[in-house]
Amino acid sequence: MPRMEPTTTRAIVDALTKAIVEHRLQPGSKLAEQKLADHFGVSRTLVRQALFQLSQNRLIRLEPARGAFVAAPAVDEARQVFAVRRMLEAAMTREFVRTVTPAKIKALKEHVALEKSAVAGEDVSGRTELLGDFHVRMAELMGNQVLAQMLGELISRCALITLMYQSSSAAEHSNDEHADIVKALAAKDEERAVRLMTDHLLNVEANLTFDRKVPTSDVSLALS
Amino acid sequence: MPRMEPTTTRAIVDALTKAIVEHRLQPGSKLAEQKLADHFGVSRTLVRQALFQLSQNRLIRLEPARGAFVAAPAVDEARQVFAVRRMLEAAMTREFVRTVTPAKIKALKEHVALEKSAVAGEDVSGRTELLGDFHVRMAELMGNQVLAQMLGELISRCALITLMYQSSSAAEHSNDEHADIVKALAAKDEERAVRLMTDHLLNVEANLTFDRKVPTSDVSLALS
DNA sequence: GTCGACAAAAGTGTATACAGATTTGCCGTG
DNA sequence: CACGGCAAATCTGTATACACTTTTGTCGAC
Repeated sequence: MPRMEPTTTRAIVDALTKAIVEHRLQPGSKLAEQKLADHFGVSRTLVRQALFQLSQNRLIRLEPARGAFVAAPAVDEARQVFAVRRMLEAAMTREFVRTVTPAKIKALKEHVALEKSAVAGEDVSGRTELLGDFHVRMAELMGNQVLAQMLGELISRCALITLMYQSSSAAEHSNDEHADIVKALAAKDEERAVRLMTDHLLNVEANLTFDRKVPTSDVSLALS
Repeated sequence: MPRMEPTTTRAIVDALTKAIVEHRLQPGSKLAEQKLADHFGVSRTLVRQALFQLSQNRLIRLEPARGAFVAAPAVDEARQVFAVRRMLEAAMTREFVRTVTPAKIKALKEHVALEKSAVAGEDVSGRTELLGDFHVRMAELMGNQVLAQMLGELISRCALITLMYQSSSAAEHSNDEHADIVKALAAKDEERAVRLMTDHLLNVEANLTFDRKVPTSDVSLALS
């Protein structure tokens, strides 16, 4: 894939993110700067910037004088992320009910419809992204950009795990639960909405199985 | 200050962070790469890395082809940060009560004692840091590193504002409120602890006044 | 006297070069 | 045959060089 018009650092970050999140790059793989530079047809400078950015997103680990390696989020870390999400999103849901408007409900319904068609399709990566975006969308609709960004970080932080271990049926289930949450929000049923959201997050976490292994390893191959 | 043994990028980040947070660098100031490179006695490469890192921490804004500028967090943004903190910390406090142990209470009490002596002193920067660390400490004691890191980000994100506009008396007040919160935690009074925490955060936010101006501007001078 | 265009200066974006550390492969030794 | 050490190759960390963009300053036209 040596063809990239926006040859900016962002393009490299996106390409690597996609490759990591889709597990074309196995956790633990080394990402050598020169190899990546050759692959993308740019200098190591841009690759280094991209790697640094990815390390901030916790998608890779940067070991001093050793190099960059695809991260393998520990099970504990994933559980901690979900614990934080439950705290944050329960409170968010509560606030949402108080400031709900027909327009916001409409926006959420449209998003759920988008999800529905994506869940039916084959694009696993896109599907997971949309399912995550539901939560970010809620934060945005509340007008709190900080909350939205923070949730986005949390969600992408274990996108790796979610994407790897979430079955197609689990995705459908998530979509259904989103629809139920929107209904409760529309009815301004605060307690029910909060409970549904909490249960939803517990379900997503429970449906993850943390004990598989995958093949693949060659960098250039995985990115091609 | 051209003397730095650990001439790593981290040292530059820390120096700039301190300068920004202590308002020796005025919001809006331009941070030219070559000037900083000369000042620290390193190449632009390291300065660029540091600036990128600072932009991720929202302490500076990075405008394409224009340069780096000290951020001036909007009032709205500060309010959003506090809204998120209230969501997160109310839930955290609730969880804390459920898993409280004498050792954890002891650790918090020791921290509050540290604060007390700092509040009496002159080091405004150190004082604010300790007051913020109380909340991070709680997260750490719960064993949730992700939560701790996230809170740390939120707190440092408006350290700028907090530090600038928090009076000495407000700092004392915060210290007292921390002590009260610890008491409620020790008594396992969940509702009271949560309420105290929420009120505390509302107080901190309310005591900030968002409408002053400060002098200073020269980069090299501010860093010297 | 003000406005606009053009040229010089300054600054960022990217590539390349070089030094030091780490890894790899080989060979000799036990 | 396994192990340990040494040397070559590889790779990261930092500095420097160059192209292109933005800014600034000046000069001429209205």
